[in-house]
Amino acid sequence: MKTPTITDVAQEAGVSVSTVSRHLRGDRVRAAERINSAVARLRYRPSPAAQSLKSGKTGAIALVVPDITNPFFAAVVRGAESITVQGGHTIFLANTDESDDREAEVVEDLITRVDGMLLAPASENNPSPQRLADAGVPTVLIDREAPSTGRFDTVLIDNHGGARAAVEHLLSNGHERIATIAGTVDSTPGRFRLEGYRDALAAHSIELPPEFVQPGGFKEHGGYQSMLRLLALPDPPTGVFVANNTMTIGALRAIKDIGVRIPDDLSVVGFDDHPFSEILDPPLTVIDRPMEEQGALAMRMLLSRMSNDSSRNSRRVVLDVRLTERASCGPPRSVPMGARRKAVRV
Amino acid sequence: MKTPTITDVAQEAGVSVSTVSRHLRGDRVRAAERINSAVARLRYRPSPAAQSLKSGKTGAIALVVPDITNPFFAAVVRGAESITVQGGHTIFLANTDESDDREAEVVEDLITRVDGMLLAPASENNPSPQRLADAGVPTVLIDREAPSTGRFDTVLIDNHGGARAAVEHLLSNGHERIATIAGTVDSTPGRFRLEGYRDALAAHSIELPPEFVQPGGFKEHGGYQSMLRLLALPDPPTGVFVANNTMTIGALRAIKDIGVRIPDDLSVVGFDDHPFSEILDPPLTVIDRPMEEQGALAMRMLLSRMSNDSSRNSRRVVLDVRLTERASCGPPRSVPMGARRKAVRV
DNA sequence: ACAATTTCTGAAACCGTTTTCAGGCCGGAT
DNA sequence: ATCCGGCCTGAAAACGGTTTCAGAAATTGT
Repeated sequence: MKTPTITDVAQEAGVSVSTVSRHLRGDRVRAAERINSAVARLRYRPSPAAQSLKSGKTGAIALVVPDITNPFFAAVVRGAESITVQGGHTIFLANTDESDDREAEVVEDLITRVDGMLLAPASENNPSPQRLADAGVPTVLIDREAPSTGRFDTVLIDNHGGARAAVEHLLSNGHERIATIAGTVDSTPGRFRLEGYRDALAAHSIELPPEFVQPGGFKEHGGYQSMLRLLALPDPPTGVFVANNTMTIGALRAIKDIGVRIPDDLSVVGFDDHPFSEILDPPLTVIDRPMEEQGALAMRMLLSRMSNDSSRNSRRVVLDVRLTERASCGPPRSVPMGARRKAVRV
Repeated sequence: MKTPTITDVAQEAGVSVSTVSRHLRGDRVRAAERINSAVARLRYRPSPAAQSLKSGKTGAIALVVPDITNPFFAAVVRGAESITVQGGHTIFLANTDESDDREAEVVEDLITRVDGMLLAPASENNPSPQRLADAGVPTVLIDREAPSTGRFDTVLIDNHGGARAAVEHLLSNGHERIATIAGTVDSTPGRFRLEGYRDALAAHSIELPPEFVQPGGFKEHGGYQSMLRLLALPDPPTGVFVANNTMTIGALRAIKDIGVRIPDDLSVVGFDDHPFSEILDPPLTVIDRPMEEQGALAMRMLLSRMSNDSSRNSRRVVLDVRLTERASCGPPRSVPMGARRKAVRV
């Protein structure tokens, strides 16, 4: 019942441990056959602990995400995992619940256990990337940037362009009163999506009251509250750009609760697609991005960083997003706000 | 830049390595203060590799799921992770893509790297649990049973009862022509949900043609195809129980594509809730279960199994599910099938 | 057949911890 | 003062591999 060691194999095959070790690592060895059969008979598997003690390599990669429950990060995990399969690395997964403190703990713990790390930092002013750099752990950042930007490999998406495309789409439908439900501003996606929104509006010289950007905190509840506030405005928006998937759920729930109709009363564009988007009524127009690809690419970059000269310049790649148009946007209602509110069915 | 070892700390503190080791593990030691400050100054962290080589424990737990992209498993991961935080274990996550072969590989690899495993087997006739038992790795099975049932700790939900409740609900709305889109029958949920469906019908002495159970394979595409086939039947069902969340998405897409109305033309009950269920039109009635709790409980059971006498009897716990009623079920249309099809709006 | 290579081998050192073991030092009892 | 037991301590031996080293065996060339 005890796990067999290399010594057992050596004995069984009648050679020294060194020979067994060499054979296992690929050297030519005379007793190859005998060793193979001994390995099979004993079901021997080298101890990763011993191997990594000697080699300094752990054979593991950490993947740290803020919320595994968010379909985006689930997809990232899947993408990253799909690459790892061939590479012979195993993945440590950790969840930080969007907390900087928790992330620090987790990173501190993982730092000694892995050869490299894929990290989606909870916020932008977050010390973990620096800590990883100090510890000499190859790292690639996913979807979020680090304070000392440019020093890390990073795989982002075009948040700014996506947000901009979303509001351009609303604009092209004739909307001018366009609001946004924004994410947390100390995260990369939150910051750039908000900027994209602002720049698109500025490009068309549209000025809007400050209540038109509502902080939704990237959470469903925040999306719900924000949408409620938006719809309660004396002169509410005719179009809304919601900056992520979970807030969109909340926002749609609010819309449904109040009885506003999409797109008749209000046009909506979300960020990040989801299988459900298509079966909503009406189907939701969203900014879509290659999620699994983002995870896979990050993993590839990490693997390359780990094997090649690790001092080469850091790469920052930005993946394209695209608008997938469905049916949640239409022309704005011409009726003024107050009237519209009353016209609404319950 | 090199990682400090216990020897460095010992030197820095002017004591022997043994003393440092003892202090770190909690023994009373005279030089406690000096050691602490040396540890802090050097930022020393013990090498997990060395520790596990010596102790035989790895401090890691594997969590193997068929599809991390499925919100249910994402929730399980989250639940399991939340427990682990205090326990000082780290989680290895692996995805098997519902493949027995991939699962075997993954398990084989992880077996040497972990102290225990949480496993949701891809199918019921799958050797991994047995392999884990042979290797003496404490294991708890999640959501799926193993061939040699009774020998493993398992945390299931009441699949049978849930399915039964779903069709009872349909029955109580007056439906008799109730179909199901079933999952893979060689998985525990697939098997029991199908049985629950059958038993509910049998209890009411209702006999239905075999086409009323459609194999959906638990995948979205399967759900789509199955629903298409159901609706193309000369005498189609008036109510459908869809056996999981992803198939439900496909099924609803098919319904939408064809232009059938819910619940007027067809009543639907899904299995597993989702934030989106509430904002569908109409909101979806589903069988709901405590997903995170299932993961958390499994982790607690594993931890206890790992610390307590590991030879105690195995536990098999079944969590309750409940029907959360929304608006996707109503009375059946009295109009016969052919007529109904034509009446449908496009 | 012999020397010069080349290929293969086992012993031993090492990776960073924990743990056993045999003392060393201390206070208290004699 | 001397001896005893109780704490603490450092040296050394593991844990299971890989790698260096030196030498043995096999191969080559003459």
